[in-house]
Amino acid sequence: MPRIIDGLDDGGLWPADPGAAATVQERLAGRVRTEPLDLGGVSLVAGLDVSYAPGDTALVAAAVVMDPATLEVVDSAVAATEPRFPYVPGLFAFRELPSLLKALEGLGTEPDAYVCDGFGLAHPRRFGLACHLGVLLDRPVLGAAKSAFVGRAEAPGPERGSWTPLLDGGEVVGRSLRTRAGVKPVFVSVGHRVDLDSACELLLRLTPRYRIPEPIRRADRLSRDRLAEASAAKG
DNA sequence: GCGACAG
DNA sequence: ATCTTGTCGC
Repeated sequence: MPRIIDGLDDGGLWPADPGAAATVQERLAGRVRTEPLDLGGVSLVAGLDVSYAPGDTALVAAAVVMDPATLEVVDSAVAATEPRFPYVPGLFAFRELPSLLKALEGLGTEPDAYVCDGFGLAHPRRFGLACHLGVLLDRPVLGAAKSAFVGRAEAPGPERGSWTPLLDGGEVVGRSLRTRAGVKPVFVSVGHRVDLDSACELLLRLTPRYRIPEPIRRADRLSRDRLAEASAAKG
């Protein structure tokens, strides 16, 4: 259901080489908007993730749509493809976005916001996966990463909900957020049409029990299961 | 030059 | 990301 907005064509997702990919990011970075998101208007949230087969021989991208109030799954879709871009730190979107967009095409619903497994503005060119997806769809997107990439953050307080700024070159590019007491924090950053306060508030709503936000956990499980089924079918 | 480096 | 057993703890 969601689609790339008019004027962006293929979203610059098929660069000839890493140098061209970085140029695409620099060109599109100016389109990112940071603004408050009215959580009252968010009734459908999509979580995205990708699983890979050993040797990069196959991948499955998954999108799981949930009601943030009940955390009930209302829709989901997958896309089984092959990697067409290597994993290069800083160019993550060129590896995952084509397949994720294909999965989104299979949804029967229109999510109000998206949660990516990775970074947004906390990126060398301030244009991580969450920004790229947000700009292509022109929808609210936030990034939630499990480990650091750029910048540094002090350890947040031990209780759920406490956070510290993620700083890169004196610039606030995200937050280190404790989603659960006693576990390692998650790194939150703005992708598009959301600000850090809204992003953290939404993320905490989506993370009632485990460290990882529920939509991403579900997408991770779905993509992993589908990948296993596919490889089992082949032998 | 060397190490670090989202998934 | 993926390869991998048992094990400590709620």
